[in-house]
Amino acid sequence: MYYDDYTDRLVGLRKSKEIIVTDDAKRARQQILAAALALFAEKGFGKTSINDIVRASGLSKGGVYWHFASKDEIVAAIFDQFFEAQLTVLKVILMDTNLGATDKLMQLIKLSGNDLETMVSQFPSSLEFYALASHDKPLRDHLVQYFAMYQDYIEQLVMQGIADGEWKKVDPKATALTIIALFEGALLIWGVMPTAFHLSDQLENAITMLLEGLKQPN
Amino acid sequence: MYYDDYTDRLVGLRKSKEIIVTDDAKRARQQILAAALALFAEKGFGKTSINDIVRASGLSKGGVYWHFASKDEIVAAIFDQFFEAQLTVLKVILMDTNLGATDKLMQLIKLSGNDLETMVSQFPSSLEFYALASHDKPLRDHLVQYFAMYQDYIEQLVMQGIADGEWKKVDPKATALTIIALFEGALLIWGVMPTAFHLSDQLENAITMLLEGLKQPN
Amino acid sequence: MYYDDYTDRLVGLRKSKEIIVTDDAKRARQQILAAALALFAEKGFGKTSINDIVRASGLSKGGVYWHFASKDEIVAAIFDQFFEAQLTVLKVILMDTNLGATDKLMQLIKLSGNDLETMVSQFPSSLEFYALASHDKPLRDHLVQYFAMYQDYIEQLVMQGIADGEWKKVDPKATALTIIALFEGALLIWGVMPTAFHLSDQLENAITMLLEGLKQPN
Amino acid sequence: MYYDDYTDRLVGLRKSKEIIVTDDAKRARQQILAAALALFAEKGFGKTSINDIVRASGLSKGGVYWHFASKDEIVAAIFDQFFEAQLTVLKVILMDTNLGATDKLMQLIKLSGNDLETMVSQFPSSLEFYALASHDKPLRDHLVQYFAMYQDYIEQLVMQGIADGEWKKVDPKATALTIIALFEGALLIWGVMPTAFHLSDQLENAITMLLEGLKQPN
DNA sequence: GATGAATGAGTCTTCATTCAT
DNA sequence: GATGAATGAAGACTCATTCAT
Repeated sequence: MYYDDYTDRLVGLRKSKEIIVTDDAKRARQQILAAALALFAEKGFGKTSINDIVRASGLSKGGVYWHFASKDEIVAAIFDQFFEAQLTVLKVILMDTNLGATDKLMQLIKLSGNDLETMVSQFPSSLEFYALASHDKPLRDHLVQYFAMYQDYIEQLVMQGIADGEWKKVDPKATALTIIALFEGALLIWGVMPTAFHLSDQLENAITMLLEGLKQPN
Repeated sequence: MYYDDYTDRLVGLRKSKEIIVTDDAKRARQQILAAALALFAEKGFGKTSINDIVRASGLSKGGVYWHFASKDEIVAAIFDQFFEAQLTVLKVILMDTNLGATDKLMQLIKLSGNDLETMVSQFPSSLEFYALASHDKPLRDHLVQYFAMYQDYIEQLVMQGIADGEWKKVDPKATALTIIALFEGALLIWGVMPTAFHLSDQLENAITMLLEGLKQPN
Repeated sequence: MYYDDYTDRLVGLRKSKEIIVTDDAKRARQQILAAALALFAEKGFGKTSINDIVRASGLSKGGVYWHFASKDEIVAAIFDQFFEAQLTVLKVILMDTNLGATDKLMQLIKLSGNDLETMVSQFPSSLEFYALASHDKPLRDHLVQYFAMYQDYIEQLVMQGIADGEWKKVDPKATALTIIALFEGALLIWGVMPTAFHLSDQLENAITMLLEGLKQPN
Repeated sequence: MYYDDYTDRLVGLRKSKEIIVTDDAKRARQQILAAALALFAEKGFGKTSINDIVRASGLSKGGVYWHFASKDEIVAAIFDQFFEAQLTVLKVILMDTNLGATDKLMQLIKLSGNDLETMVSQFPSSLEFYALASHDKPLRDHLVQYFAMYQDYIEQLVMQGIADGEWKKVDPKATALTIIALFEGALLIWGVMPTAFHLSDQLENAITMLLEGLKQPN
């Protein structure tokens, strides 16, 4: 069963038996997740019922429950997908590019500014996930794992900046956290009041200041 | 409907008579809000039922509904209180102190680090509020107002820093946003993984870096 | 207490002690009943809450309960008033007039047609009372008493018609019922679809037909 | 919402697939309606809770709500059924019979007198429906439609009576209303005080009088 | 693999009534 | 006489989940 497969993958146990997942099944799963993602973004997790998802997915109630054992499992799947997608993007810019540290940072800003529409629609979901995670151990664990990898990537960026002589010899861990905080904080505020300022301009301004310093030279 | 009664009382329209909100009434309201705040922090808004609040408040169900027309109204009241309290703290430090801009910033950090326990318990609620606000116009409006005042305070801080010759001649608005983003982002990450780092140390590090700059001087 | 007085009056027991009902009290009672009557007519008995009545009466909740022991007692009082008023009207026309039977009938029609607006607004209440009475013994008893008196008046009218040689020697009881049925039935239909026909025209037509007969003379 | 599901099914829109309302579904619906009808007749609409209906229907709460979106929808369904049944009976006698107009009228009386027990039990419901309809536009519209068809049938009866030379050349519309008023009025009074007289005897007497006239020939 | 009818615990809310002041 | 805060049983409705087919 796909269900077992999925659980196993998460827990990282599956080893022994091959599971055959048909393309139809994958497609159905994806349909459900897509429907749920859109609904969560639109109405929030709490106000999206399984019935809503059923209706939007085009499947029947039993069908949805065939692919996912519970509503929580759908949420978990969505957020896996959500964060994995983000990590992939990060990875491409940070690891697969031959830019200097500063340029990579600037690249990240442009990227954040790029798919604004996608971000606008998805940001509430991530807020919701943070909120959920603060009350739910399994979700929190997922999130912590994700942040750890996020931090790891940025830490490597900082180390590259130092190694290249571009940046000062700062504490890579703490600096990574600072950079992440700046990005997440900007997103948070902008998520709440998207019309109050222009996201990528603000981010560029912020990162520039972080690089140059705010204090008067003397 | 009690709602009308209640609204009337609040708005003070109820015929010609003076509306006196007795101390008893205030105390009952406060009891309910305190109970709700604790429960929201513990289990989240979605998993806290009116019955939970009723039980914890010591009143009866009807009693709770005498003071609040709905669960949503309780949420709204709590978040008003929540943010107003934060603004008050900000104001004390930023406006009522004779410190330089940099010192004020540092003061804010210590403050953030101070009542850690209170913050730990309340932070999930603010996450939740952000999430809620992203799907609910009235709440979002409240939040936007709050952020506007927040930004205003910090903007004045920046202008003071510039006027005093302490800081470079940066754009006060954008810089205020950057500082807020740094604080909120740090809180956000720390709210999700409180054991991963020490909040006020990290904030101090971050602010220091913002002030000094990350780039190598030449 | 007025309450006892009222109960006693209904049950017809009060004899021994004089009860002093102040004018203020009477006025308050009347205010409450007027408010309730209007609300019942507008929204129906089931959807009118004591709170509605309290608000509309201008008194406090405790005040309303000072004058009436329960919502049911308010209903009972209103319907007493309602039917007593109707009986009074009937009595004036049927007993205190020097007209022939046929003319009296015609007079009744005109009367029905007169205060149309009052009737329009009150008719739903009497429908509701019929409905209520069919499930509630005490109310039904009141209603039966009222109908008995109604029937009595009309019976006397029929007997007058026969005695005067105006009408055939029919069974007065059955004929009274027939006349009442005609009136009540017309009101019922008209109450449901007030715009479909003109009430007093229709009643005149109906009574004329009842008098003349529908059959072809041979 | 189940409501949407249900509506979809009723309207037959649910994607492309044919909507088949199975016999099982019909049976369940009928069970619910039967249970509700009995309860409404016994205790009235206002005092019958959904829980009562659930209990009496043998289904679970969710089951009842699967078939009906709300209590109001159950009421509406019952009254549709109720009035449609009455119209069918009328139609059989008035249209599908080869009797003269007078005989058809007499037939109606006998019919009214026949299923007395059923009527006794159902009459309160129709009273309640009238009361409800006077405060509720959709219900009123249903009722008006029903009355229109009722009136139409009786009008045709009157026209037949006239065409056959049995009855005088009266206004068919007004006369139809008069006949209906007589029937409904008799039912109304009898519904309130069923023991006070014998319904079909009284109706026979009333119709006879309507046919013969009450006035002395000269 | 899929369907959709059915389940039942749980939700928020209402409201007639009481009672200390 | 009158107030209005408080009570708590009862109400309509929701919704994640199950299961026979």
